[in-house]
Amino acid sequence: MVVTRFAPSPTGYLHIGGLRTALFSYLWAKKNGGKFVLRIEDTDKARNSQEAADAILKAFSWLGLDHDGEITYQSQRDDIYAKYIKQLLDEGKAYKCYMSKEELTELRETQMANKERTKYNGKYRDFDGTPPAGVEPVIRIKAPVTGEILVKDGVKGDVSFQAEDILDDFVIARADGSPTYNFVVAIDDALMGINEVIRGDDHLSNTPKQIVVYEALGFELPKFYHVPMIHNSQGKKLSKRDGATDVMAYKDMGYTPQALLNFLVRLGWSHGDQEIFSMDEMKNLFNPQDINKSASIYNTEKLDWLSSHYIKNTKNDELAQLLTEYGLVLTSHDKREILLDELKERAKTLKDLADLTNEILATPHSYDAKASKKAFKEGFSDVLNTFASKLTAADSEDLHLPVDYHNIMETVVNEMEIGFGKIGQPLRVALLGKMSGPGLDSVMAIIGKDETLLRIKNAIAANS
RNA sequence: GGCCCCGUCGUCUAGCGGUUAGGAUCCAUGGUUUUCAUCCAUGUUACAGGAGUUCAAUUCUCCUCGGGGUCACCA
Repeated sequence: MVVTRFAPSPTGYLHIGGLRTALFSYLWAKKNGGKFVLRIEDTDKARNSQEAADAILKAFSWLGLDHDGEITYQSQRDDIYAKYIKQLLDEGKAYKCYMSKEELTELRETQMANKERTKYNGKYRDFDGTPPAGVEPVIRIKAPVTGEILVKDGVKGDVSFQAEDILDDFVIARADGSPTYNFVVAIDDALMGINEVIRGDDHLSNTPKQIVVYEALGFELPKFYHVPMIHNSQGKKLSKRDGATDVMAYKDMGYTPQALLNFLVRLGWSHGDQEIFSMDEMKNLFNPQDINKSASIYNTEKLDWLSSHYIKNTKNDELAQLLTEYGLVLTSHDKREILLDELKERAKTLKDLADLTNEILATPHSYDAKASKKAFKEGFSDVLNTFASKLTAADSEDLHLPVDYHNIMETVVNEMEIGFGKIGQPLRVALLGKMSGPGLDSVMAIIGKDETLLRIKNAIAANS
């Protein structure tokens, strides 16, 4: 069974890049009928917080990416890590190192001065003398000194490292006894049964160290997939400083999970020419083998397109439901259908849709200067008055649909022998305060006879 | 700097030795629309460079250049 994981450290909100690797892991597990588990890497007490962990979980819940089983918290596994540290010590695969921080710094400085690679010199690797007093030792693992470490990566192919280039006896437990990252990751992944690790390729160079741990402990290696980074417009790794990288900010901006997920799944992954993927399609078609090797630049143009696509293709009932999150409660059924049919074609986001709706519903209290100059020309009030009187005369029972209002407009046009623009322009500005906007017949059907009459009256009064 | 990864339109990408190098987005133009948006149509734009291998390289190899990542008692 395929078991994948997402393992964030709770130092802040869920990041767009993290979400993408999480999505990939989730999809790959689902595609294989496997499990997608969550592990919170909260060992850095100074930087971690419960709020951050909650924020991450909240984002997952908004997106509908549900994890399997209980969430693992690294902070609760100290005894497990201690056990393996002891095991390695007992087996002679790790040792206590009494080098002080000062001595280590000094070592590094001379190495740098000599233009050598900075690495631990193995001073205590085979030490059996009397340890220096007053130094709490760290635990170092005995890493291979020579030879090849091969990472068989599902995205990058075989990546070969030479031990002498990159390895030294790295620290697995600090002086205070706490274990370090590369050590616990390997243990957790192994113990949690993770057999397919999908993560950012910034971890590729950590992988040899983790392999050292796997091998020292006799664990079976998982399959690795290192996903290329998402870059900002400057071509650098996308970071929190780049703005709008908080996943929940996309909810506030009015994007749906569907649009965001569809957008992210296509960043670094593709399936032929297909652009639109339902969640089911993603689950059926995703394969980490098809992930690109190169980094991609974060650019939300396509997200906007996807978002408007999904809004246009979402049923009104569902849209109305979604809209309540943006403070818009649409009750009257027939008006709601007309309104949503009319406006969903022109909204990029749910927030747009809410704004557009509020705009139509509000009586204009001013008129765009350019628009009124163009629309409220000589004789405009005659046209509007004629329209208003016919509207007044009409039975409210006969005024429900856009076409009902359209017919009256047409009557006016025919009787007065004018072009459609002669009534359309002033009416538009009277109703909406500006030159652009949705179809007038729809607007009138939505706001109703009385409000239409009121807006016409206001416009004439203000512009005569 | 060492090590590692990457390099097709502005952007997301297809391509897996022979293609007029395809799609999407963006942009522009035209059509539809009383307006705007939608929608439809059309168009501009790409294989980083250089050597090889081959009858044939975007595709395979090497070099150069460019970009990125990583080098902790952070994760």
